[in-house]
Amino acid sequence: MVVMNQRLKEWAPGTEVRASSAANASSKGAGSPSVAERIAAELRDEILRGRYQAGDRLPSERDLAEHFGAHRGAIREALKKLEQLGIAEIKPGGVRAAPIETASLDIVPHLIELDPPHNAELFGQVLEMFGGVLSLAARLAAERASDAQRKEAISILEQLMDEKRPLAEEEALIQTLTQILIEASGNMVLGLVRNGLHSRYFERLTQKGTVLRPADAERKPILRRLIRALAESDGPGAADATFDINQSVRRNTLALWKTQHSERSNHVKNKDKRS
Amino acid sequence: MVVMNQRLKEWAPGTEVRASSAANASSKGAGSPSVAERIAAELRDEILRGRYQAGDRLPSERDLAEHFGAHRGAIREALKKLEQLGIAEIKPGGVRAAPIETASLDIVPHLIELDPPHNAELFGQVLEMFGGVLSLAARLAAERASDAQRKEAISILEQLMDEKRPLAEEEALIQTLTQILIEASGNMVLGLVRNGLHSRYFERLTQKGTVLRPADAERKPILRRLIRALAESDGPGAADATFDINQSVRRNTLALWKTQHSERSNHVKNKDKRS
DNA sequence: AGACCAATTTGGTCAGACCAATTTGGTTCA
DNA sequence: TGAACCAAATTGGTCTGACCAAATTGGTCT
Repeated sequence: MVVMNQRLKEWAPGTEVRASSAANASSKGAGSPSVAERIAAELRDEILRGRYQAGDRLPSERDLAEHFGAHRGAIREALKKLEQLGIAEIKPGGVRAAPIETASLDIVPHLIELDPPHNAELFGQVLEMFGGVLSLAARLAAERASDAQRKEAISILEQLMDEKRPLAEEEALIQTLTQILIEASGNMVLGLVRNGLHSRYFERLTQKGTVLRPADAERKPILRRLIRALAESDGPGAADATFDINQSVRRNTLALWKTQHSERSNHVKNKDKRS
Repeated sequence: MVVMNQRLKEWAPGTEVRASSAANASSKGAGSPSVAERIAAELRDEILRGRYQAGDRLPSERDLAEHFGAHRGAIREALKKLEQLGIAEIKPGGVRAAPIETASLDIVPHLIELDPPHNAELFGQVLEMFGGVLSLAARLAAERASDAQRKEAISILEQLMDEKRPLAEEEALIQTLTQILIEASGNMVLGLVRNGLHSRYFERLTQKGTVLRPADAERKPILRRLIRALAESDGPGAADATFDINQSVRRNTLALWKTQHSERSNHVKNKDKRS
């Protein structure tokens, strides 16, 4: 039947693979994204944008190939990527969109970059989760860290108490600190989760001025709490302190983020998405 | 040069794709795993087993194709999967193994199934992380849950205080509870992380008798703490209570797990599994 | 209606080939 | 001796075209 062609015609968000697109190249640093990657990015955004509800059938690989002007093999790789992202279920009989609930953590940055109105909230959720991870790391680290690790962590914390420092440098210090805490926690899974949250996209986002730092006012006392907890192997104390720190960081960062993104949200100059 | 062939010859863990293997089919429920999936599983295990250290070059796609007796396309899909898992970096010039630190959370179950001696510890780490996630969820839920959610969560907790109940049913209750807490937390990322930790592999593992439950002795008082915290919107209290619960669960589960896996670690039979 | 069967569609895989970027190894030059 | 350099071999990325098995679909028979 031609019902599928019908659908194809009514489809057409971007015919023939374009070289535009702002963010893709999944995990690779630079280099021009391959055809498959661009197609994957486009389809991913389509799904995340809600074009295909959970359970909906995507066009067949052959139709997609024709639509994008690419070989089925490339389409196949793209779909494979979507499947890994957990937003598409591909099996004999057809490819279907999957519910967001079953998706991978990796979709979050894409989601954020997609829908400015919801940006702030989702970003805040990531920071919240991040805080939870760090809090747990701090708790475990306080209980299990070696003397050397404890010493190093405290040293960094003391450096951080100095407010006059280049942001980039501060960012690096925090980075190191979290790494030490996670290492000291002796929990590899913790590190993996942290990696999942701290994707390359977020590096780009945060290092663009939106540094993760607590408000200057509450800075010293709150950091001192962590230092004490670490020094005294006070797990719950370290967890509490870290949680509070991250709460402060989150509020601070979110405020910054919002001001940064409220300016340029006047005209959404996308092709035409009046969904 | 033939140096590559040399390496290929010295390689040979399993020539020609076999149909054995105990655990694969990544995210799909059942169905015979495809060729690409089997190859991916084999290569994945090779990497996780340490055959290829971080930075090491894997054989070229062509060599792999010849080795596995499969088409390069299939190899390609397999490698793509490894890349998504974060254990291989594939780029023009060659495929290389990636450090475990940059891997995805999805490798954890595979790692556990791979190396019995280290099973317990890693499994414990997962439970620990899981506890952290739930603790955060409980905290946020206590602060943000709607009346209905609060009520439902408490209801389930009260049911859980009854010790005489089929394990499967109890498992289901816990499942529901965590879902409610996460929903009530209003943090989608939290749910995604939880999904990442609670893979299908773990379902299989836990539902085989290794149920996640606290020791009977500490059961009631600890659960009561959570109920109170939830009722009073006491975030930190809920976090603490949940953390303690999970600590108990972890100890309990880990003990069970160890006894279960110490028995059958005499002969590791691959081919036939008489469940 | 409902069970049932056959044609079509769809994903899975294979075969063979070309291109561009990277590696690699030898060569030239300082 | 070593650093810069260039060309050939290697490798991933993609394409054309095709076949198979499983799933879907649609019509038929009861």
